[in-house]
Amino acid sequence: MLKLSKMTDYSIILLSVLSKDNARCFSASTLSALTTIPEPTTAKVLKKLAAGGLVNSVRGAHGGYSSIGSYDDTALSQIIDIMEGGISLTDCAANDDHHCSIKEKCPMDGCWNTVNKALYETLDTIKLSSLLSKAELRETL
Amino acid sequence: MLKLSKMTDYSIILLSVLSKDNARCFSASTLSALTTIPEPTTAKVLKKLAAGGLVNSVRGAHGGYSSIGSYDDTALSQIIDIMEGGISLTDCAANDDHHCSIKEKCPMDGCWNTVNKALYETLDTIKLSSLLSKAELRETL
DNA sequence: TGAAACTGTACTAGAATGGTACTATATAGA
DNA sequence: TCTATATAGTACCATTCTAGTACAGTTTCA
Repeated sequence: MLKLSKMTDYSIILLSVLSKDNARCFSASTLSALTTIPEPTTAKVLKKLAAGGLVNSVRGAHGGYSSIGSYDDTALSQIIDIMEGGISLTDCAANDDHHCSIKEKCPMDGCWNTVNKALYETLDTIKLSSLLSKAELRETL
Repeated sequence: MLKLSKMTDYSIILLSVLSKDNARCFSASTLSALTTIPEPTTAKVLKKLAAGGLVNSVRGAHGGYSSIGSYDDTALSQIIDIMEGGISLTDCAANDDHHCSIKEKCPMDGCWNTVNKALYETLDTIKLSSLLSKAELRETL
């Protein structure tokens, strides 16, 4: 089953909460309570998002995480890059120096990159803001 | 890392060998030798492909697996369906009766299906035959 | 200076994947 | 009809990956 990790799923949910109250600074424990995602896991996801530049982090007392403002330019592919380290349908496509046991006989050598690229292009067109607005629309129903 | 299972990778390689000699019937052990994919694994992949209708199988002495002819209409999405049971970026999107622990609070409920669909459409446009022809082109270089 | 909150590293339990083994069944040919 | 060959199906194990946890360190504010 081609699927994302739960961490990526969580990250979208957290970004959704943050973007709803743009100015506010949320602590990891507050976000955990709001989303019911386990607290240590919440912290872990937020750390990655902060490292990737998708949220602001403020240390110290009264610190926390806050939205970076607008997510109009943030594509789903970017989030996947940050949370999972990218898309790579096969090990071959992941890294050139990877030594595949059947490399000599493999007819696909290199061809997976084409498919990879197509998937990236699709995920590039899906912006985080459009997902979030759909989510909000659903809530007002 | 968003990636396919090795089984799916293997299946493309095996289909590539089969399609190169359309009429011939290969035993699983022959295909294993040709591709250097471990024999039990080769057999496992071929069984799935046969169940999915992507290869013909003949039991008994002088039996084996053979190409179904043309793969012009076989999309990558179809192979992923057969080998991995489909694409589903999150558990929520996988099955409606799945009980998510944060369902009540989840802002994305249902929205992943949109993304799923977009990926399917991309993978629908990539035909197996086009991948195979690229592979052959590469070999003649 | 102490409390609050993020940062970083390391560890554990459980699930999934890849690979293996064995038995049952079907077919061709002698 | 018997035997060799080959797929079909099921069950199993080892390794790897993921999610979740724990804890020590650092930063900031009051």
